[in-house]
Amino acid sequence: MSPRRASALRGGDQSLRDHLIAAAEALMARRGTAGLTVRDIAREARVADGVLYNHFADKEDLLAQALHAHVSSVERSLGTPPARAGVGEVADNLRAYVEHVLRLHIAILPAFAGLLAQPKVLTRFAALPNPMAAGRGGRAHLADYLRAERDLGRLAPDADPEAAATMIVGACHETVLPSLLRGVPAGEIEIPPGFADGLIATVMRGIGPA
Amino acid sequence: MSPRRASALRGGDQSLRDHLIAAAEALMARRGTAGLTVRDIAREARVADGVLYNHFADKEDLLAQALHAHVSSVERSLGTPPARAGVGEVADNLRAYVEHVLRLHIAILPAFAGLLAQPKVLTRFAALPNPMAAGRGGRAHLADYLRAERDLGRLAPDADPEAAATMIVGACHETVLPSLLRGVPAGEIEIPPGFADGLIATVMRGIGPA
Amino acid sequence: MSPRRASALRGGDQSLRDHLIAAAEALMARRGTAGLTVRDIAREARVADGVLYNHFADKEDLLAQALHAHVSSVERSLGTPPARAGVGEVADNLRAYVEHVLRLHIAILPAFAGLLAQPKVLTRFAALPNPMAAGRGGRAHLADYLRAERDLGRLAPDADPEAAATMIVGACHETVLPSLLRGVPAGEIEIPPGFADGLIATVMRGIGPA
Amino acid sequence: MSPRRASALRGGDQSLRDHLIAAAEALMARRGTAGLTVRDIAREARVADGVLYNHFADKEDLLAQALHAHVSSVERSLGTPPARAGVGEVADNLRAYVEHVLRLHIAILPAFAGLLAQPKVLTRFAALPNPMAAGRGGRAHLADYLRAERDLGRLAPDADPEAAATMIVGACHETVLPSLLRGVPAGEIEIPPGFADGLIATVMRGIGPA
DNA sequence: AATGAATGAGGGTTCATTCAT
DNA sequence: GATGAATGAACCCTCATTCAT
Repeated sequence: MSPRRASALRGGDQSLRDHLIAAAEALMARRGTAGLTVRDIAREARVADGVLYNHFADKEDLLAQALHAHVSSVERSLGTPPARAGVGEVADNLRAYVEHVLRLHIAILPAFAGLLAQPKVLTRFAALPNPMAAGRGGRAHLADYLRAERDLGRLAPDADPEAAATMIVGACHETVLPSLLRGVPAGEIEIPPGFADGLIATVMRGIGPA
Repeated sequence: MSPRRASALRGGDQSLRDHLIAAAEALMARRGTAGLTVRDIAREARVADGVLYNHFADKEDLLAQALHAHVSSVERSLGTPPARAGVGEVADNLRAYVEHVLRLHIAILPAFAGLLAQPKVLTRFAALPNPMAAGRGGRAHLADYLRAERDLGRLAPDADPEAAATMIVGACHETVLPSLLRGVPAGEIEIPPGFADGLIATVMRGIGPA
Repeated sequence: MSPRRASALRGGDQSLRDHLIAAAEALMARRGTAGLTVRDIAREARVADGVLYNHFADKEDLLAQALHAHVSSVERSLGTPPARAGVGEVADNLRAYVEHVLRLHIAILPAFAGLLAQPKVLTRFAALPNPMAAGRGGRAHLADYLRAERDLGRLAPDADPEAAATMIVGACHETVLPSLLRGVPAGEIEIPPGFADGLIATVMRGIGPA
Repeated sequence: MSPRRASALRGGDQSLRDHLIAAAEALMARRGTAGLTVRDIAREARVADGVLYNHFADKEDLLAQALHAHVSSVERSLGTPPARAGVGEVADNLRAYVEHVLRLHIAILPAFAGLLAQPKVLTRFAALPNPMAAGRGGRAHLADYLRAERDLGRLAPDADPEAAATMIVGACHETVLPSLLRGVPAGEIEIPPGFADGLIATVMRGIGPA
């Protein structure tokens, strides 16, 4: 009565659709998105070439879903950044935030990178519900937090939350992007020691003369 | 009898090699690097399909050279950032710097973006002599400037030039990258008004409480 | 426990086999046979993709049956040509015959046309019991009628019934076929006004000098 | 200076374009047009798979050209029908005409038949210059001839040239089409003996009572 | 050295057929 | 028997690269 299941699914309770997304995501994480073929994905999923088209409109559709799944999974594994205004030290909160964003970028940017040459995938991804990070990288979220701290009097009254958030998130980008642009594989990106501390000290105190 | 020259070069004094690089560069600037074929390049250069292989190892080699030429040409057209330590106001110098880097990123990142899916090109590009900007985007240069100003006493004695440079350049990235990730065409990227001012105010004063 | 019936049949008393044939026939009549897939047929029949293979050897088998059903159904709807020798005027009988054959061809040829690229289907169709019209289009029947009228003295004693029948039926073909060969959709084929009259006048009187 | 020639062309002076058309035409004549793949054609031409697309927009374009070439070649090999009004006996002229059309149909219809399922090919074929026969099979030409003979007084003054031409050409169709519809291979179609004579006698004298 | 047609591996996609449920 | 997802061969087409001219 029920139709047959893919042999690759034997024993699991996953849908083949999810299985395919997972396979594509795994390839994305392992080898990047460059030169990924539908045959690669089918092989990774240990499944016939054609199945893909039973569950997705086309390759780009699958890739967009896989990207979405990848982002979601990374976000889930990192948890939400702690930022609760008024709780703990502002500097500590920011340090936690920076480390969160760094990990996020390291995990996510390489996957995006390979897709910049495929605008269709990006467009479809953007159309998916709640593609949270999507490069906005939580900048808005951070700005909100800073604004709240400022209103609590824990930051300078003339602090510019948008500018500060842009700088902080941008600095995190700046740590990942140059490696990507030099062709460094995703796994080998390193953060200079003391990066977060220098960043936070600078953003708190400024560099202008006393 | 000197060997024949490509008809497209008649009257010029450019080598065919440079001519090809220029053609690829023009295409890169005009349409991005996404779906660029060797035929496109040959056609743009008004030259036979095969010549390419008389002057370059392969397509990726040519693209790396073209990318290098593109970066150099943009840098040349923008001029070097004015940053001479001790001259003028620091804030004004930084503003000029920020606007320089913004223009640089807007001009250069789209070309890089399409090549993130082709690590070979990036690797070869990185191996080329002095691929200055390459995403390091003059961060080192800016850090040098800031260090000099600090040593002149025009910045706080405990200012962290590396961190500040990372934040400034990163903030510039942050203005271009999200658009690319959302598939916005290169020409339509916009800078929020007041961006540079907010940035510099924040980096100078910091956001910490007085 | 009797075996389960397809849900699409609930309440009907048709066998699933006949139901499938009917569905294929409907598609053939509506869209022609050109790009017909088994999925299309199953969907039209509101039935699972695979059932087909419980009742037919393969797709071609089903199509042959559907073609047969289509021909039979058209013949049934048109009724038998009136031709009863000795009754009414010969010319009137012929006119009725011509109009009959024309309608037959218009209804049937498009279905055949799409199948000319699938000899297997045609072969199986030819093997089915009494595929009456099949392009012979009742020529034999018409010849019989003419022969009978001749023997009754209502046609010239040296009239050639076979040749006349071939010409009449062929003229009807000639009215449909060129449109098909030019890619005109089945529904848009038109008969030139006065076609039947000119045809019959010519076949009765001949064109030779008196 | 000149680019390389296909190895399959060694020694000949044909263009590869013509070579491909000839190969497609040969396959069309030998196996019909059903299930013809681009690989089949390339193989028949002893040429790489991709060349086709250096000379034709796509497969359908090539098939349309091949069909056109086939028709032209058949017409050339048959010569033009003699039909000169006022010369020789009308009946003899008609007999020559009938035999011409018969040969034409036998040679051409099978090729068309397999393409009825590919309207695009037919449409492109129709757009080619002077697709003379194209199913119109010279009916208009014949009608012109008959009209001229009538005006010379060698046919009945009330003869209907259009109707007569339709009947004659249609009768020729009628001799080929049923075989095709029964799946008879192109080479095995036979003409009943005495076919042309019966046809012409009937069309000249008519079958009505004296 | 330049030409540009020829090459052919490999890409995304379709669809008749199978088979575990 | 019926289901309908899974299968995989085969299709059309692209394009980096080669090479006779």
